[in-house]
Amino acid sequence: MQPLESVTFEDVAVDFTQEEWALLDTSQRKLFRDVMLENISHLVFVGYQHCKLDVIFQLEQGEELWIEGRGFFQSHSPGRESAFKEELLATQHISKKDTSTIIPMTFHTPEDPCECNDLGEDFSPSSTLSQHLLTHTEKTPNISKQYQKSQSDQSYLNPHKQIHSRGKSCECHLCGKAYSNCSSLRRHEMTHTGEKPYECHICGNAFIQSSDLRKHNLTHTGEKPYECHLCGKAFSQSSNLRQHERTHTGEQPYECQLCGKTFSKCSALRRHERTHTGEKPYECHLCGKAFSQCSALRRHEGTHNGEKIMNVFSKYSDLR
DNA sequence: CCGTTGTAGGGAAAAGCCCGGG
DNA sequence: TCCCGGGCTTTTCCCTACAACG
Repeated sequence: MQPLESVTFEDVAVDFTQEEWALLDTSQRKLFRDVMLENISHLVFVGYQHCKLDVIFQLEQGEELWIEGRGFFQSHSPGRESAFKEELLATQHISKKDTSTIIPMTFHTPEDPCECNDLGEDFSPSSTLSQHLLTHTEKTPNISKQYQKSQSDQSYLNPHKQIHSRGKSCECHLCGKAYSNCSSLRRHEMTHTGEKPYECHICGNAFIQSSDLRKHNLTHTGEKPYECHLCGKAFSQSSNLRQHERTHTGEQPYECQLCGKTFSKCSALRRHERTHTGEKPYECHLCGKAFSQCSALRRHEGTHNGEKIMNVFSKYSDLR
């Protein structure tokens, strides 16, 4: 895996003009502040000790960041601005050269792929990275208190945290992950080599672990061993049952960092987050209109089908 | 009122990966 | 050391309901 070159602060700092800032709505301004604060918090984490600058204070207080006719980072006095940038860049410099004492960290925007330089692992949503960062910082993840309570053993942190823990004898030479025994390492190495020794004789799908093949086999047999004791619905995997059970308990462990709205499943949160980012990945190939949800696109495409049908009708009516 | 769109709730299926215990 | 079962996490696709809007 290629080590990620540290980006400069300018790469991630969005510097709006006052006019551009005026075009942003409240949620977009809040998003900007949150992203900047998060990026700066990463700086703090990697050893940047002089963080309580006016900029951060302004961000935290939600103050307007502009002086007439100048952008955010230019709105501070020249000396302060350059000192701010120098300190930021110095931090990046430290992170580049002193990897033994400080975990190097690059800074991410929400839309960019996120990568932890410690392992070179990728994290698609920034929230996932945030959670990953907790493996370094021991901070509490961004999930509801209710969920924290229910997960008091913090098992959701264990897998990755243990990756970084010391005293593991078997380390993957490709990604650096460490395991307490070498058979676990060998199994992990298959994720790099693509080796999948357990093959389904029905469909040919192959898996690294025998238990995964067994799990897969249930899709052929239709067997659903996990039953909801409340409504009797059955599921092929225990995790799918747990997901379902949240519809009974009302548990919503996934919380939007921007508006605080909570969701019962991760994918619902990500779908919701697109309402903040404005991301619309689903585009109609006929008219180019974009949608944030796949189903909305399909529904929209149906309106084109209606047009087509109407066109056919009008064509035949023209022939009469 | 109707058609369209934005958004969210939830179901279903599946896969990847890890851990602990036997 | 290996196998196994269980668990956690994530992804993708789908259907549907409801509200807002023109």
